[in-house]
Amino acid sequence: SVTYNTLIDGLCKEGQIDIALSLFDSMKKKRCKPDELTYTVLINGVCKEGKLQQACELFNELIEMGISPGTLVYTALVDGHCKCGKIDVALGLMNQMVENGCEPNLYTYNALINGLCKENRVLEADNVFGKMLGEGLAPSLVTYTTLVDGLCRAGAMDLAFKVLDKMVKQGCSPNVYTYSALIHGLCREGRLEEAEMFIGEMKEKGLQPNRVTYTSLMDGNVKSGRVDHAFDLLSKMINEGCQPN
RNA sequence: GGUAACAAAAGCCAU
Repeated sequence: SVTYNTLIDGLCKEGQIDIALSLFDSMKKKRCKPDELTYTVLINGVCKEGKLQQACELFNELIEMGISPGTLVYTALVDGHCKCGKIDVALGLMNQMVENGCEPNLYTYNALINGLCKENRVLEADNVFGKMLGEGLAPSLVTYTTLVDGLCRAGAMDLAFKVLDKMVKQGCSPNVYTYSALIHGLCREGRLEEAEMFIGEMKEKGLQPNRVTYTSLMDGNVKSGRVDHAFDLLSKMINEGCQPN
């Protein structure tokens, strides 16, 4: 089964879903019983093609096989629905999994928070985040960065800063993506000096702002009529060995 | 034991 799962997963990740499915068929004809992982990687694969219907069929098949669905396969299904914008179905699946005695974990919550953020339902995302904390789950860098990015895009900078604050208090260090999201959000509101302060903070922490970080800040300056300063930033980034594109 | 589910940003152009 490990052998088959490995190959099926590889094919799915290459986008060769049809070949993966036929390998899955031959697996079933042999003595190798598909397990939860087999269904997880397949569901993951078909969801990436937008075939949610097929994902649900696979899930039903797993149940018919007498396998009890665990967090892994539920998370794949929740994430798949989120990525296709079917957040409300995903929320329903979450409830269903809890009813079946299966606890959502960090990955499940992250998938849901991401889905809500990408649909601009950031307040709900923040609520899910709160719920996750309430259950004693420790958010990860993925959780924080996803949420900060979503909040910044939605223009909810105040909330974004609250999350950032929690993040550092938990001893989780923001990365270049986290900072870039904040800088972008601040620039969009014309808060250029604050945005630039974060560049300084990044360097203090040994994080090198990259091309995206700088371009974002330069664009903010340009849009606020500070083209001169945008050029200052350009020299600065070049001096730091960061090539413009 | 070995396979496994979660985020990833800017600008420009086109639609």
